Amino acid sequence: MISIVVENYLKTILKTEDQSRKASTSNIARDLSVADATVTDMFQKLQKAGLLEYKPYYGATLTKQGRMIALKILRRHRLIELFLQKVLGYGWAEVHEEAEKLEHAVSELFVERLDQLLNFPVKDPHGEVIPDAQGFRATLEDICLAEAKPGEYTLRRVTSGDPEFLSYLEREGLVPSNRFSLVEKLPFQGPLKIMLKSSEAPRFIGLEAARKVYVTPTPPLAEGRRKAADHPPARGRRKAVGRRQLAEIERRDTLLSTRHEFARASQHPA
Amino acid sequence: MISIVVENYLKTILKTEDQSRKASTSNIARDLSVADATVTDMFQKLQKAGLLEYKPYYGATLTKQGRMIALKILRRHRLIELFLQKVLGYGWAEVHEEAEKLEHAVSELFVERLDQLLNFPVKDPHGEVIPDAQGFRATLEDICLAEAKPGEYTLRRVTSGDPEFLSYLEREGLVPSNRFSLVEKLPFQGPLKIMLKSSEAPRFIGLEAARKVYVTPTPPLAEGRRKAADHPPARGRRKAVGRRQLAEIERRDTLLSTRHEFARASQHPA
DNA sequence: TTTTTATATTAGTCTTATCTAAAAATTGAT
DNA sequence: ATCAATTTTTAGATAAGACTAATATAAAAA
Repeated sequence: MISIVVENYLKTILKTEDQSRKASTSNIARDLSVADATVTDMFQKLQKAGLLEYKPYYGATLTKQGRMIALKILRRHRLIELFLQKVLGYGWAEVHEEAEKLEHAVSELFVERLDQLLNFPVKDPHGEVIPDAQGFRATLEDICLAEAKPGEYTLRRVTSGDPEFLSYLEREGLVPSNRFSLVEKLPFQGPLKIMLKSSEAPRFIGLEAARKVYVTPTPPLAEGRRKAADHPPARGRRKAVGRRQLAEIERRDTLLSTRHEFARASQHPA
Repeated sequence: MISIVVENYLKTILKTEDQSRKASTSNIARDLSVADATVTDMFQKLQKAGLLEYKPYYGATLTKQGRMIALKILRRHRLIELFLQKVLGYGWAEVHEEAEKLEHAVSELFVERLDQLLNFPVKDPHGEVIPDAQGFRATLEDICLAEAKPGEYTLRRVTSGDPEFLSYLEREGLVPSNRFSLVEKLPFQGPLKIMLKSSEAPRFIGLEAARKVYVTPTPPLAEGRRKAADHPPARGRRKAVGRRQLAEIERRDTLLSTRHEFARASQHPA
């Protein structure tokens, strides 16, 4: 049986690989808030168990088996987060912590029932993709706000579970699906000046915060469609689109900004 | 922090007290499937922690503090069971196992949100009372089927989480709220002959099974109301009651068969 | 190439929860 | 009151995870 502790190691290694950081003992130790020696020990055990390959100074790589387990935890985590928000009315900032515990306690059946209840969702409340039951993940094509040029954007994803930070973003109106324009990036690692679609006052976001925020240009310049810039929407002229319609557009945009791809697990012979 | 293991000890002791069995090391060891020596050890630790009083050969008694914790777990367990059944569509027999794990993983907030979502329910899918957030419990006035005299009964509660057993009962139509008549008890510890309201064929239920089933006479002879036997319902004469109405009657009956009372915790100075 | 620095490992403890086997204590029966 | 049966406790181990302190190794810099 795989313990909660092992599940957390695997999950953390997967996340580290996703960020193309090295899954070294020291990195993982920092992420899990344990001593380096503890990770060395665990890496040796996990290698013996066939869940990862480990080369000192190079880092750990999940095996097919280890990756599958990690993806399952990730799926659980994200479905649970969405459930907490949609069904139990949790706030954006509250879902992560609770999911951290629940992800180790729920059965396969539970997860699949959640999936059904939530109507097979694609993303969690932070905009992260939910792996499917086979471990496949859609690939996001969003870009990091810290690297974006001035222009119009839709917020897609926030890579943090920290309640403080998330509450802050929420107060600033920076939640997934919200639109804003990036007016300019102030020099010398300065903050970003942004303008929400819904408000007049400009806001300033620190570079560190911007590193955790991912966006797509608005409207998305999807292949095979003419650039929307050539046909600016006749705003205020005809009747504004209804809520339902807006939701549908939003959904379509979201889907268009992703591309389905096999999870690495299936290409990675153990 | 209280570990999952400790939570399980406290819960098991509470259940044992409820059944007025002695919470001896050996009894608890059997219930938890651990060695006697393990329980001795744990009892000593829990006593030191102020969660129970323990006298060898006499048994353990929960302190106010220990009881409060146990009642919280019980509340979680039962709310989770109901949630699994009502919201995630789990079967009667499946809810217990999943709840056993989840009860140790959910936060206070989660539990209170469930309570709200389920509209502050009184009983779980097995007919067991759900303690309120303060640990108060309604007291059931049902009787054990194994001790019942021939007559008309409504099934109220089943004291088992065993999926096999519950599936069996379900197949026999013995689920909470169902009505049946106990025709006779066969001699020499023989089975009980019962007749479901909804079917012609008699069924035979072993005495062991009957010990886990609790019932109230149908219709309930609540104080301050005339016995319903004096006024047999004019069945088939006027229009049958609708579903909604039936549900309401059922609900009222259920409530009438209970009486609110302080949980022992509040009378028990540590 | 040698030194410095960063990273990783080993060795020895600790805690929690468990076990088995043997010893001790209590209850109940004769 | 004494013995047998039951119940409980002690003692000594084990396994999982984690720690600290000391050591070793690889990478980077001089």
